[in-house]
Amino acid sequence: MHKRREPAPAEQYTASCANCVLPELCLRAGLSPEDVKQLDQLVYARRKIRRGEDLYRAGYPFAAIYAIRSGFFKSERVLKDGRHQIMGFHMPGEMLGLDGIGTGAYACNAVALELAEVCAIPLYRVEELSHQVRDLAHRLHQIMSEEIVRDQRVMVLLGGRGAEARLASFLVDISHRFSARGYAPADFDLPMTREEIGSYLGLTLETVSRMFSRLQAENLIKVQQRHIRVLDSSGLERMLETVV
Amino acid sequence: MHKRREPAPAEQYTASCANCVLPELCLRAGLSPEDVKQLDQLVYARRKIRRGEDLYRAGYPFAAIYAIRSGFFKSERVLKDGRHQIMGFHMPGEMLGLDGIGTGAYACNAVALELAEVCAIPLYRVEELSHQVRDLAHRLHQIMSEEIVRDQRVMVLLGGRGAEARLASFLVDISHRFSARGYAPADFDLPMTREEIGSYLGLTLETVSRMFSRLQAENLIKVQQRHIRVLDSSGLERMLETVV
DNA sequence: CGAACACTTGATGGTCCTCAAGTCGAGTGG
DNA sequence: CCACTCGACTTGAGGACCATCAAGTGTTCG
Repeated sequence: MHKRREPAPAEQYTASCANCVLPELCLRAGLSPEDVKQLDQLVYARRKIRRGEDLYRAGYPFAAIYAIRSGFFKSERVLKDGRHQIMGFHMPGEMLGLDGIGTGAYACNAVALELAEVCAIPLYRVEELSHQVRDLAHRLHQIMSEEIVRDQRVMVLLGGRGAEARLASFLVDISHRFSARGYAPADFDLPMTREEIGSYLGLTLETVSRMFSRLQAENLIKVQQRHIRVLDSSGLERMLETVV
Repeated sequence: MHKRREPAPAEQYTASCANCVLPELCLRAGLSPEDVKQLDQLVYARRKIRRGEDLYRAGYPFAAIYAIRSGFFKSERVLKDGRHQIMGFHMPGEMLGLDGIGTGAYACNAVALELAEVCAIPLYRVEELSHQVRDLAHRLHQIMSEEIVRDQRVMVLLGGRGAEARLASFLVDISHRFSARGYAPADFDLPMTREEIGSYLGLTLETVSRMFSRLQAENLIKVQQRHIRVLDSSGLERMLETVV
């Protein structure tokens, strides 16, 4: 049975990857139990971020990658005219900061959408530990590759699809990722505003709102402000069959 | 002085990374000369791909990453309805196949736009050689991170900008990448069709054509079919100041 | 209770897609 | 050498979709 997601989980954590409450995600996935024990060497620090605060900002020198222990993040680019555009929403178990490795400076702001906690992992430690833990290097490559594929999927959405399909795709994506984390996939609260969703999907907040209403009128979802109930998940997924 | 780009270079290559004709790109960039000598161990095979043929297809099991020695590629996703959407264009010195690491299967088709040649590099060899060549792992991480940042830049374009700015951004990007490879940045032939540009930019081929005409009318470029002359590069770049 | 904020809904207009009719250039065969 | 063809490209007309502007509702929290 799925539990409803708690917005700001007050879990007491054990400072160890082996005992991490998260399911098989993060750097740990696919590693042997002995290897997992070594992972604790990686974590330089754990850090709490309050709602609205940032973990890092675009242009800050790259210092570490971060594994999200709890809470949602958004990553947003700052355009030259001062506006922001959201590049992604990030859940517990996912990594932040990969965009900073190439240039040595982060490309995005990473902002907590609710009280959150992260594990800071200096990249050089991962690269060093990779000498001992054979599968670790590969696991990091997988994570980065998945990020590339995820971004490409967004590019497909933004490039070709109408507003309704974009929102449907967004909801299906959120639902799947909740599901993978043991949360209810069909009954959840969105941690972001309509404006943020619109920024992510290349739409205005008004259009997002209208599309929520339309999906509701089609009996695919039930909307009450930020609370979403998915009534017909296969119907939703049918909306994005042309999207892969 | 810049040389004009030859569409299908008939270079004789020395089968060695140390003697590679490409400038500081690919896995080599930033490595010491001794380390570069070791890179040859990585290259499993060199392969020629003719125009229109594919290096790999979406769904093929992940076998290797590829460094482009010569020729242009496009990478395209196949949508469920059979249409294709182009995720990127790729030049000599860039890597292909990074999207296959995460899932173990390539996510795109990689198709040569002209006669091309690649170096096939099994990922496990990179991961093994990383134990001896300290900086190699980091260099791969940089490359993957740069790919993420590049994709994000496209997302910004697709999400927020009008057709004219998208095309201007495309041209500036191509121009910069030519420049980095020693080719003329303001006088070149595009190796792709209007339709392919449109697929990449989220536009129809008609709109791409219209925007070429408009940029020409504004005296920013000169268009003759696929041959482009950049008349006012700073004017072009001014069009995307709101884009970062 | 009022203020601030997030959200919804309506009216209007601009941008880009669609459909359609050309033009241009390269390659082929008579 | 010229006609023919085919694919790539250009240009025009009309319409769909979404952005913009605007007004109003709902919720939260001091």
